[in-house]
Amino acid sequence: MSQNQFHDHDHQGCIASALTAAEARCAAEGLRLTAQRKRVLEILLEEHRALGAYDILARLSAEGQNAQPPVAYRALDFLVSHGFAHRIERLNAYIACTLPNEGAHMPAFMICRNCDMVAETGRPEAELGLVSEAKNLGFAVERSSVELEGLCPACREARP
Amino acid sequence: MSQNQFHDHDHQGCIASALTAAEARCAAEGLRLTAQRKRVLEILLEEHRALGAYDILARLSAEGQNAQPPVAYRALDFLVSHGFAHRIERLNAYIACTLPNEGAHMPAFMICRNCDMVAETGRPEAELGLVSEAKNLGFAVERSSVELEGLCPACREARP
DNA sequence: AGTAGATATGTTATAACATATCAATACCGA
DNA sequence: TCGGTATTGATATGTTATAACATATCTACT
Repeated sequence: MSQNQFHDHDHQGCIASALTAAEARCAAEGLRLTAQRKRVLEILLEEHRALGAYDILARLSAEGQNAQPPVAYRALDFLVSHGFAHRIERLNAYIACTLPNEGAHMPAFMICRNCDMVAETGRPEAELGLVSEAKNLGFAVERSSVELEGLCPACREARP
Repeated sequence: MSQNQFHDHDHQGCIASALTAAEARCAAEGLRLTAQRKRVLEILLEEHRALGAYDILARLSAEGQNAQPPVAYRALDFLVSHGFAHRIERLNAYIACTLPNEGAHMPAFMICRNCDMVAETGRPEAELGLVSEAKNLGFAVERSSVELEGLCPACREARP
């Protein structure tokens, strides 16, 4: 990986390309990226942090919409179930997928305990090791959640 | 691993040895395995499933204690922070450690979506892969949560 | 034994996260 | 345009977790 969320990047472009990719895939697969779903995805894309459902509701309300919990959870369910976003179990929060071109994948997340930044990474061989180990025990893996907590590069330098 | 929770085993012995191990380690390290903490650990040990804090409260209440939420959370915090139990993020629930002799470890869990059984396993090389990959990105891993969801052997056979 | 400091427990209230339910509306293919 | 399906609106409620403060218990030291 030559670039990731830990480093400076073209965030506007990063947002735009993720949105475009989502629109394209929805069109291709007959999914309906409705205004609400799109807006929630945009909100998630605005930061490389995980947002709680109620954070999203607060933003929607600030825009004049009187949004109740189901509004956020429905949009998030759609985004998560189609891979446009991921749920971070450790934080009970949600983040836009930053690898939308990889199709269905088993992501791993690095969560900074200091600044709350979340970075997504693929899992080349590690994934295979885990899944095959489970298989040896007779367990059929269908989904996985891999979350690493620690200090991101910036926070490591700030408080060494 | 020659034996694990997926298979028949001496569960009474499994409980007893885990309790003994916990008592021994607390004695050795000057930790206080108080009556409440011990009772919560026993409750967790009774099953190879994850129990929510409120499940534990219900059991304590059934025993006559009028237990309020902090009672369960404090005991669980103690058990988790010293490695006698683990938190299953995906389920917002807790399970006794089944590898108490391995000291501090980065466990992986297999969660059956059908029967809710949870099995813990070590992570030979997979763990190393993940941690070193994070390191390459400048991220210092301190804790990890690896949870695999799928079907356990028994449930695979029952509904093939 | 007496006391100070630390650790653990009791208790109330509330924050934070998530879903059930049902009615109303929008979309879309036949 | 009819009728089914998907989506949204709205209210209520369920579930998980912590804040805050008072009290009790343990430990070490005098």
